[in-house]
Amino acid sequence: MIKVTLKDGSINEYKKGITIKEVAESISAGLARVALAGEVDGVVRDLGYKLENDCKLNLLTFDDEGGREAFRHTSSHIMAQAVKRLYPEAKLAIGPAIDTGFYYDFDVEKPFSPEDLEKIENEMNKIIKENYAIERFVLPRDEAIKFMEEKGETYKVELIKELPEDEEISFYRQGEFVDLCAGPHLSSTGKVKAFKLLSVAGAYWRGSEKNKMLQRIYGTSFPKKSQLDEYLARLEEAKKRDHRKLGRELDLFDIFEEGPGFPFFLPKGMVLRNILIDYWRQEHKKRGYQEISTPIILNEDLWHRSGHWDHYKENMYFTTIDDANYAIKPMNCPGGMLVYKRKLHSYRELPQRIAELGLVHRHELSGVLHGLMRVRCFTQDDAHIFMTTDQIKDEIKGVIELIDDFYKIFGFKYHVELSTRPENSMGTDEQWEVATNALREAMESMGMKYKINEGDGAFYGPKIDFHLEDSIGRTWQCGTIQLDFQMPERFDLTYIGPDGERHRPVMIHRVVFGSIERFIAILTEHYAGAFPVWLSPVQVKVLPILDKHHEYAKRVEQKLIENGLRVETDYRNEKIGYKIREAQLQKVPYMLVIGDKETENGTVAVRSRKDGDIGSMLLDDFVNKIVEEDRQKK
RNA sequence: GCUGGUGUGGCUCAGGGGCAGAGCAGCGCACUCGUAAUGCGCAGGUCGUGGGUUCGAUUCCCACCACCAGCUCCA
Repeated sequence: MIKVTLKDGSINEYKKGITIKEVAESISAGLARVALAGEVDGVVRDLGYKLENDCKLNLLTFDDEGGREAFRHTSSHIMAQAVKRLYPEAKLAIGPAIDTGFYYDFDVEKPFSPEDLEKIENEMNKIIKENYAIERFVLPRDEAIKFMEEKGETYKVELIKELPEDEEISFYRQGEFVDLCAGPHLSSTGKVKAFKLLSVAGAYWRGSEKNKMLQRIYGTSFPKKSQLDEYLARLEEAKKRDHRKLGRELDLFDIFEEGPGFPFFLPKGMVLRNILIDYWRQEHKKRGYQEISTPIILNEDLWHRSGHWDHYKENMYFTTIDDANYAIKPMNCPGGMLVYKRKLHSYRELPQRIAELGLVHRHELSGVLHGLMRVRCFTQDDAHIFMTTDQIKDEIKGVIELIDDFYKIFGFKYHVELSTRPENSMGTDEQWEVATNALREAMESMGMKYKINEGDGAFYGPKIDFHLEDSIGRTWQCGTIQLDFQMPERFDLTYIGPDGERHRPVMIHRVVFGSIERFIAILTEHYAGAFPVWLSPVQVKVLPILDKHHEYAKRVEQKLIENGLRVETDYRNEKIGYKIREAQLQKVPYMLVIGDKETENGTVAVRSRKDGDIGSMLLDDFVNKIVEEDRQKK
């Protein structure tokens, strides 16, 4: 007999060799029905896995990551089986579960078309209906290679050959289909109740553009049809929130063919942009930052000195002026260096926090451009902090607090990643270690959770990245804090210490919004275009019912303007329902309907974007209410 | 940059080798109206750009450009 400890801490005894599935059945039929896999002493296993020793067992359902993964992974195998039936010459690459579903990469002569997807879906339904048992088996390395070679699965052969020596090489069989796979999987194909294939895309073998491009099919799957429908509805909702669509509809910004990746901001978008910038300036002033502005074009020589020429040239634009070579800045730091170097600095002046809203240009590949999220020119809300070594930790903490304060205002969730030394970088290992540890210590002293992002630092130093979560659950890097020992060295920055000697300052590069453009895109999707009062380009729309109400409407408008509110009045000769509809579609937070009653009583009939008609109130009361909402950043 | 798809009035989209269509928006006129679309009329397009095939191309072919979905890369 063996002792099995369950999640709730209870210990049951079973005979040796009992399967996970049988344990689930012994607990309840309901649990056995929803169990998809089991976690045995921390390792996720198939339901058919035999328990041979005392262990901790955690039964996994679709609500657990491990359960979901098994479910989606099996879904991808079903898809691969269907593809092999329809296109026997297709070679299998890899087919993992991902957060939102699964994909499988195939090497095929002809790319899949949307009609092909339909055929594949139909075949998958057959496979699910046929309800094959899924069996695991293990082969020794040489047999495994031979097995896959015979099938002509060259990618699988390559994968097996690269597996570590001691790795068990497992396969899963369902009907006529066998795939190399670590598992775990569901016990049969019939368990996948609801799935949909979503898209086809090219994807490089092993993610390297040097390799052949394969055809990837994305799909998603759920135990219940209702869950699938819910997911698809969420995708639709995400489409509605797309900032590119909303940006045009709400006249915030636009991008033209004449300037791919170079966005134009329209009057309403500028209102939003300027509010963000005003707030940014105010908060930075409070925290001891000074602001500068450096040129967009600077002599190429500067970029040789900064290391950008060696490490960032591919992303830069160049130009010539009077036969001399110049570069368009992709970053603000070198300009900041020149400003620091103008004068000798005393240790008493440090830390120096120098901010710059700098417009940078970067040559991004045409295929990655995406509305305001990925552009070729954007405004970084940059700052460079020059400091002594013992000021590092406090300065980093200060920036972390600043970023947290900003994101909280907008109600964003975010997570933090620490990026370490990349391959093509400057400096010594020791410098990198000191810098990386400084960032780590600052975060740990604040009790922050973070993920390590190996090899993803800037070429001049490690960084802390802040990733905001948008409406679709995509994450976008916004804020970043980068610690840099290289630029001060390269530009021979110094300060005079208490000892009268020259010392080398350390530098932080940091942004809060990251890029104003991207931040506006994220805000737009986050609020689905319905910006809170303090950010709305138009806060109040005055809607007179008839032309005889225009005079009072004008007075209302004037009063709101006097109180610093952003207001528009619809004087057109249209029915009130029409005016409301339009204001509502423009997502104006408050509409004021002005008719006989209001004109007589000095009131306004308030309609909120969110709650509809909320009744009449005195004009003064309304003004106070909105001014207060604006002030509180609601 | 790579793979696939798309490109027709400001927007959303239909059409298709032989005079280019609709709805919304715009403009004009009428209606004076209380919480998401009043009615009638008018105007608006070299069918992304450049080549080619053809008696004739917006339609078929080629190249380029832009956009979309991914890949790779990133604020």
